Amino acid sequence: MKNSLHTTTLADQAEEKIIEYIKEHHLVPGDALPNEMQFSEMMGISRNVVREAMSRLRMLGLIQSRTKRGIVVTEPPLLNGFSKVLDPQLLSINTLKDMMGMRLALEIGITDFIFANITNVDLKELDEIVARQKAIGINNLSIEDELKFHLKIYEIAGNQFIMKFQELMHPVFVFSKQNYENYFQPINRKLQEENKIITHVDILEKLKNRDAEGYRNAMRMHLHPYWEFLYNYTEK
Amino acid sequence: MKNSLHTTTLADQAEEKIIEYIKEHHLVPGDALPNEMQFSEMMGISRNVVREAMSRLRMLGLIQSRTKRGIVVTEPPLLNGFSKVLDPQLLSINTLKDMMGMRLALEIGITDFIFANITNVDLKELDEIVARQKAIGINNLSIEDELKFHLKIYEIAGNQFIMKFQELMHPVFVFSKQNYENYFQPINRKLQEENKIITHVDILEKLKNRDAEGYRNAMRMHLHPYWEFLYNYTEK
DNA sequence: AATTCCTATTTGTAGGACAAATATATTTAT
DNA sequence: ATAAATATATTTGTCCTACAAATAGGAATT
Repeated sequence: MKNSLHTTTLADQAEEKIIEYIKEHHLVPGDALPNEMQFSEMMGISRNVVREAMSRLRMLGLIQSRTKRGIVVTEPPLLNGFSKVLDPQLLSINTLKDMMGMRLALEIGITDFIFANITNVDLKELDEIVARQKAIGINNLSIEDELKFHLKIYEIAGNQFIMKFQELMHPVFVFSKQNYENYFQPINRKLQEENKIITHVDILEKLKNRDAEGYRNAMRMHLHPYWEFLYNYTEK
Repeated sequence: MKNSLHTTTLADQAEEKIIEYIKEHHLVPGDALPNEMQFSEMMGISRNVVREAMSRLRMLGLIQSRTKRGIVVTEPPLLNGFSKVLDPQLLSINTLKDMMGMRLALEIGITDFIFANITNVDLKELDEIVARQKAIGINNLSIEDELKFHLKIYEIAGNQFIMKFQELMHPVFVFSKQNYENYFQPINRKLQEENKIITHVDILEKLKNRDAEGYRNAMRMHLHPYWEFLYNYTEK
């Protein structure tokens, strides 16, 4: 039994083989795969091992299996694995920073989509969201208020994947915000002293004026504390 | 045995339980997990099923197991699952569009990072990349030339996650470009007639001038065909 | 105190068994 | 002849036992 970090188990090989099989046979969602025993015999390994591999692919959403029918390929949700792995507790500070960078890039990057898609109904909804939100401290809303506004923004962008992605990353941001509160507080205080705080109200104004460039700048400023964190925070 | 699409198998439950265990016990990378038999007894299920669950988590990179030592939590690479699932053959047209949107958003969204990080050495490298590339048809380079330029851009942005993400998405773009060539060609021809084609040379110019706004516009225009595809392509 | 050896534990793999589901074939009823 | 009910065979999901290989930790030796 090989077991070191650099050797692959039979399950790893089986997994690879099955994926390979799908690609080589140009299988598409709906197509059937050989059943467990057939793979077991094809590879000369026990059914248990094949099942481990299948179990992985099932988890990823690449396949579905049903008694008697066997195993069929399905269109996988792209983020099944990602969603299980995003525990902030397990992530290094560098990974957290990367996640933040991703969020900043996306939030600025979807600007063009937003302005291409936004309707008056959307603006009205945003109006209501902003009207209902309540301030908690400096440049800080409740997690829920913050989420509601930004989720609506993402919704307007109209990209399911980005939407899902953000949803999954959200707990990471909540964690960071709380875990590094001491770092964010003075930044926000300074912003306030310099009168540079940009709130959802300001951002919404840019949307109403259909001012994409202004929106980007406003959003950049709104997220400035994260930018600061990303570039300047170091541990201890 | 429950087996319909809406029921969970024991392996699903075991997987959930183990993840739950990690969270509830606040385990961090390096910490040990109960071994297979213990989970088996804890849950009143067979070791086989526990192994299926562990196999999944091992694939995601959440855990590592070694003989005798047992199972330890590890910091997971975030995109292990994503990488196995990104087979363009399996993705619907809408998912492909979402991926393209993601790419557009990211490529525009990292602008601020790029201008915060870029050095003269980077510019020199980009110069060389651009100098070596060769045109193939209208607004078209070889896959490799195209990749080299954009990868370097991502590298400058300095975000490992985004970098990895783009690397994984690249084959999807290659696929789309080839698969929908007929759609892209007339768009590029029209752009050429209107003299609106923006090449890597133009983009590089903006970088050299430290013109972020100009860069964003240039990149937007450079990627315009994808934008077109995203908003206007329909099947048949 | 350092080294070697031994032992017990744990994962990785194999193979057999059976229940539950269900596609397909067969029989029965209308 | 068609529809409904039944039987059959197949396949996944689960459980069990067994053993090899690795190895952590203790025991024995130098």
